[in-house]
Amino acid sequence: MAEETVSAALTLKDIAREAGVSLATVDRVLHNRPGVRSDTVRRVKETIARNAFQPHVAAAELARGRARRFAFVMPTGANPFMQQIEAYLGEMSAWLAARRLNVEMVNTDVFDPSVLAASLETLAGNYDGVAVVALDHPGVRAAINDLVEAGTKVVTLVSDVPSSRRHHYVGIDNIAAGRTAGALVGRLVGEKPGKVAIIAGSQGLRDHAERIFGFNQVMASEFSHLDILPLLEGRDEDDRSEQLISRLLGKHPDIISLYNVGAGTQGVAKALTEAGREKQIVFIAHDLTAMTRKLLLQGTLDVAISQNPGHEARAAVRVLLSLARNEPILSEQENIRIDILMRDNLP
Amino acid sequence: MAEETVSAALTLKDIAREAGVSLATVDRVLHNRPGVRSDTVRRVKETIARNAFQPHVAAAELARGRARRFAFVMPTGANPFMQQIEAYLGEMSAWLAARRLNVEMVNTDVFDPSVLAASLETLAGNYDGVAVVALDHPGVRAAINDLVEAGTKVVTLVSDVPSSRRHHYVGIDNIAAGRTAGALVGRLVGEKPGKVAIIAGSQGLRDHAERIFGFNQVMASEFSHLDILPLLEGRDEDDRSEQLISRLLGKHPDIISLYNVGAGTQGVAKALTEAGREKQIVFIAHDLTAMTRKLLLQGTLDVAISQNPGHEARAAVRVLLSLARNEPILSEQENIRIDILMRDNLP
DNA sequence: CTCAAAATGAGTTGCGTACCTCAAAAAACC
DNA sequence: GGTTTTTTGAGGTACGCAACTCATTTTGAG
Repeated sequence: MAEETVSAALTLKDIAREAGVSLATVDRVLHNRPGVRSDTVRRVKETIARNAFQPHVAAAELARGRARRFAFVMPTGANPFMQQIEAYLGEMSAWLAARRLNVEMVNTDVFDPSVLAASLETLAGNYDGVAVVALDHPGVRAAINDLVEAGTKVVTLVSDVPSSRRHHYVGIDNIAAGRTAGALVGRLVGEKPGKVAIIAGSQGLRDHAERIFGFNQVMASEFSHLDILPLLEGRDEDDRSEQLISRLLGKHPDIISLYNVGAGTQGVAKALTEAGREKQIVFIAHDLTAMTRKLLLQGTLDVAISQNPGHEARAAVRVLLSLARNEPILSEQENIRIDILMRDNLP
Repeated sequence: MAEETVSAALTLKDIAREAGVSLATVDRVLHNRPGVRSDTVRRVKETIARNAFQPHVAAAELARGRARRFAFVMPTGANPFMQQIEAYLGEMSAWLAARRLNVEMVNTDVFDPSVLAASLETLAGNYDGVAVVALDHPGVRAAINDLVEAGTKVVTLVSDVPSSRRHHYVGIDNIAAGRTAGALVGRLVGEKPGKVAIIAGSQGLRDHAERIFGFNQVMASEFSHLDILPLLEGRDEDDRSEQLISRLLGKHPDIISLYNVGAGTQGVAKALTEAGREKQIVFIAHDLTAMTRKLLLQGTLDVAISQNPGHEARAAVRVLLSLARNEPILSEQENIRIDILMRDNLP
């Protein structure tokens, strides 16, 4: 009934004996230390592979001595999504402490490339790994590459710098997120024609631009009977978003759907309800917060498209740890999904 | 800039010194061993709490010596969802090996309560933890309770036995999944009236019954203009499902939506396309497989509601491990979400 | 063949905990 | 008071590996 036999856990000593070398040599090979002839390296590696040997992580961790230090470079200010990520890191504190991992927050103005780059430079040499909410800019790219060069493991978080040499990106594909929003708008309004409003924080933000791109892509190719209104920019602020949407609703009585690309959802919702049109208009926004949750339950918001902040926090830590240990990454586990949240599948 | 100072990793020796006792006594307290006066226990525990001391997991794991053994009791046969869970466990093998964890598959006819109960009984004493796809039946419940009594950690997987003393359930809320399906049907068909067909494997399966319950709940309360046809039972078989749906489509030209609660989605899709009505009918089914993925991309299937099998596999292992180590469980991490998958947010 | 350089062996120490034994001290009992 | 029982201390060993030293062997260059 039970398959797989219990494999007799091999140790480094067994590998050394079988390869006909000493423990010291196996250790040199395992850690890419110099002073071993290439054919000896090959022989040891073959023995390791043949036996599917894995060093015991607990023993390795214990023998290291010093604790690992990770830094999380996050935006200053009151961005709720970022605050949620920080909160989930806080919830992990016992988990981290039991593994002797030190995670430190470094709050910076990530929207100023030179400030962010300078901030990254100061971390060099002091940390085993860095997770950074990165702005895609040449200066930032260079700073990331410098960190990588210095042996620090680097993970971009939420926002990527694909052209850099960062080891991993933890976040969603924002073009796909925009496409998902478009498909939902198209499917939920049905066949009736009408106008669709779209508001973002700024087109200059990479994630917003990508979402808009994906959204327009789907609307053009599949729901061409819908009339997309010119993009509004609400700077992710509630007040400004509310004013813009209020004015727009007054001008166009035939708006049937509304897509908010960034933050400011509370303002948009307020404009909708004050116009008394929250039930007729299909409203789609991003992220799950206490506020969007309430709006979903009320029915004002129809769908929230979100990425799971807890998952991102934990994935970033796990990926940094795996990188530091030279362990393989469980890619399916660390891949962040685009969540479609409606009233009935709220977590 | 950097917050949190690097805490000077305490050890058991530090706790012993501060509490004014020996290492042996701290060890006795930590492992609930007898032979310590109650006020000494209190004093030691207070010292541990005051310093927020956490034993170093790596050291603890190394000192244990023997490896942990977990058993996964899964259904025999070709259920694709279960096969995916097994596949993801296979992908973890390096991760498991590096931690000296032995995970063994035990395939059983989980639908026969006595067979399942007998199977569970044989595991007693041989495993540190058991994950089981459980049928909710008194005999099974008793077998689970016996295991718990014997000190084995027990996690129910995919299907729960809430009345048992299992330590944890890894899976989704199927009533909520059914409600989600209902809401999607209602929202996607729009305002036009029509008939809605629903087919399940069997009403006797707890998860199917729960989904049907949730589905009907939403349809009755929110989309009462839709006419729900009597439930069909396809026994999760493609051929039978295809025949039933073909006949139904012939009889009712005004079906506008179709919900498949269980397996057999391929058969249902075939009936739809052969009737040439795959574009008009909103089709919602469960689980993401190679086949449902194809149907989503084709547009035959509009939404797949799924639970992530990889997540369930990993969550079950992590929960068993945390239980075995007497570590807290990161509940937000182990909570399985109800995924709404459309063409544009396929992982 | 000689000598320097490179490669390897052999060994040690320490990481923090679990688990064990045995002796000593303290407490509880009569 | 003495005796038994309970509690505590002291210490050791082992777990598997990292990281290091130093001696020895092998290799290659001249």
